[in-house]
Amino acid sequence: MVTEICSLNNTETGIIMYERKLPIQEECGLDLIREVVFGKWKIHLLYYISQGISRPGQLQKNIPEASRRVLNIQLNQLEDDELVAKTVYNQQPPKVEYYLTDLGKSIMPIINELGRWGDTHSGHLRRVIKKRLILPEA
Amino acid sequence: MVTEICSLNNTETGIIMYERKLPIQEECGLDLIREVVFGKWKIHLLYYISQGISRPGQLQKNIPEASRRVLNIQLNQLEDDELVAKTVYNQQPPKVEYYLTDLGKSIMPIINELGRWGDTHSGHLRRVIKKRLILPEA
DNA sequence: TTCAATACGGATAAATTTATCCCTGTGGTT
DNA sequence: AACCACAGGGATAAATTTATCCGTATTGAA
Repeated sequence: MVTEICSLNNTETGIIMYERKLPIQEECGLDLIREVVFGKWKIHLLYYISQGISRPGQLQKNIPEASRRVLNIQLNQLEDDELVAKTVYNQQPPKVEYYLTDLGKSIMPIINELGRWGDTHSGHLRRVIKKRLILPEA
Repeated sequence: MVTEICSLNNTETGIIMYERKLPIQEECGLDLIREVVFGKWKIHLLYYISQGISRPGQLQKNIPEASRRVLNIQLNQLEDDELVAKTVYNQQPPKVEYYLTDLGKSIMPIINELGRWGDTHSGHLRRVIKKRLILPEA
């Protein structure tokens, strides 16, 4: 639910605004959680980080369908939202390690349940997803 | 994760294909659940339906930020994925009632937890979401 | 010297998702 | 007759999200 900040709008106050057209919904808990975890790879990233896979390169190996660039963007968003944080080792070659914040840890039980639910119902879910691709005529 | 079927591609076999460019990920439970519940209003719809708010008009009153059209689309997707089903009363004016399928019911405990998590951390979440809009210069 | 490994991100294109506009139909009410 | 309520969806525009391409930088190894 977050795009990269690519267009900025400098105002006279020295404040830079993100140019978003539609308001972000933040009425209820469901709105809020959507904002921070409904990204294509976010729950995967949180899961792998919770499993101790902490370095960007390792994360990418575990999510080969996504490019490094995209993972970086989503990692930055998770960091902005304070679900994860990272340690940057000041060395060459660079070394970075992500870890869950307390807030990030607190959501893992639910993400794990989501994953289990998906696994439990994988037969059904794959079937309905297949139907999206090939439909009976009309 | 699903668009409306607006462009169809009729093949010689009489099969109609949805023209999707990128493959749908369905490796693990997290992929699968994302496909069926990561829509802007889906968890809200499931929640309200689980609360007995079953008619389209009532759902729209409870989610005024979304248009009826958009809710219809997402309801259709939830129906396609068999998380909800509906009863169409054959009368005038029309009356329709949605209800959760067994599969839909089985996911509600997790969605309720998501909502509670969002409520519990609403202060934090609103704060980080605000930061997306106004940033310190540079 | 050239290449691999490490990590990061600008610019832009592509794809998908969401929103808007407007129309269909029936029966009851004003 | 004109309008309301009900529910639904086609066509298309807009917005957002995701992907691709390519560039930065440093150290060590072949």
